[in-house]
Amino acid sequence: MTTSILPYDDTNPKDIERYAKLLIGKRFKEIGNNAEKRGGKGKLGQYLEENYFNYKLNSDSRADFYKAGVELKTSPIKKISKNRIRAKERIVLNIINYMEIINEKWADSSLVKKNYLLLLIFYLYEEGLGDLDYIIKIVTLWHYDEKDGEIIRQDWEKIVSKIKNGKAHELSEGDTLYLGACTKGVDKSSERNQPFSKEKAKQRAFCFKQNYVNSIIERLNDSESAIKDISILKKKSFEEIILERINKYVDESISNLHKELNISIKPTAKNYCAILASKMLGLKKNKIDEFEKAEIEIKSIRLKHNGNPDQNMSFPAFKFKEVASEEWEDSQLINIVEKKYLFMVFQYDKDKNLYFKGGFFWNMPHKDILQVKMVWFKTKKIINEGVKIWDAKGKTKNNLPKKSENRICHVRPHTSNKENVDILPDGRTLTKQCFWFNGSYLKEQIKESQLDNISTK
DNA sequence: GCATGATCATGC
DNA sequence: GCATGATCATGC
Repeated sequence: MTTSILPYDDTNPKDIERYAKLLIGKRFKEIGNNAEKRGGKGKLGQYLEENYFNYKLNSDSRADFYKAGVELKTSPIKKISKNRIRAKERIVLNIINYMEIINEKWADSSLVKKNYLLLLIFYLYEEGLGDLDYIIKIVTLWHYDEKDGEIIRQDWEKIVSKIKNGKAHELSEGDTLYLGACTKGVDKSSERNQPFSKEKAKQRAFCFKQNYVNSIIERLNDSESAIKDISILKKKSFEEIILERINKYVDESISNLHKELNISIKPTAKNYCAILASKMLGLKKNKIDEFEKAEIEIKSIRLKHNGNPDQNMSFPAFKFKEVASEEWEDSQLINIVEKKYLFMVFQYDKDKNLYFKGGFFWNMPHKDILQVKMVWFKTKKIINEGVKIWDAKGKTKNNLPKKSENRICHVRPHTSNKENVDILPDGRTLTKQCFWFNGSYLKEQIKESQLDNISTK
């Protein structure tokens, strides 16, 4: 018996989930402190149990976290395009014991007992990587809803009645809808006796079929379509429809909007703007399906009461070595400037109250992209020739392109603190940097948009 | 009041 | 514990 105290409450499903969610974004090999790192097919769940959850393995009929009734399932997903993922495999539940299952009732069956509440951990499968290099992407507690539960129950009954009819050897995954009986173990030795026939039957396990797993993943995805009725798309463009709905809220204070739209999230949250837009569109979920597909990014611009942007606009930090060696056509920056945006504009009044001033779709004009390319090229040249770095009054100065050098964009630090550095090609380090859109450039773009209610006083 | 270096807050 | 959207702080 181990006496060590677990870093989570193993009697409480929510706390197990909380602890498990800390895994998101990590590779298996970065998890735990066990010197002996081993993976292997089908072993990643075990790996987490030993290295992260610190409980003893069991293959008995109890759930993994039996005190909380939670069963751990670790399963791969794969990318099928930039923003779409799919299940790579079915999720295998418990082995079907042909001899015993015929005496079970659904409600207290071994299937329900062990798999009532699952802790699903999905990792991203990537070809060419070792098992321990995969990154964990989705962690959630999950239980089938009532309707699915009925179909799963019917599937279970179907499988059991086939066994009762002496046809365990004829079981097939195609017999059922969501819950399948998949083969488990490949060789002859895995064949088993069945109660009502002399015929040996392949060992099988209950599983959630791959497409059912897909539907689980889809439902975890919190995006919702903004346009439910296709017919309006025949009269107006997608952008017009969206703006019409959003711009109903122009000139409302954000405190009013919060009340009206029932928003409790803090304006400092990263996804604040996206949630605000979703709510304005009347959606229940937090992401807009069409925006995801079209890779439209929502960004906020806050204006001071004189109409000037409060800040420049930041983008993800770049890696010096990447900029140094990449070509413009496949650079990170070209993806930023060729993307479509929905800019949500806010303005402070003189009493520092924030008002919504409207949204507009935007993508960078071609002539401006050419200018950005020049800034990128200069950045690349400086990095390759060796960035000049010096200290002035405790601040780290450098000679990367400054705001004053270009109308559109510049390079500036972007990280949590200045110790957070990236390696330059010559081996020195410098605070992580990113490309920024100049506030003055954003002001120009707002001027050219349809927004005509911005105070300039 | 802007330019620029630095940092916060939150999510994953 | 870092990435990232957003914001702060200071000197000129």
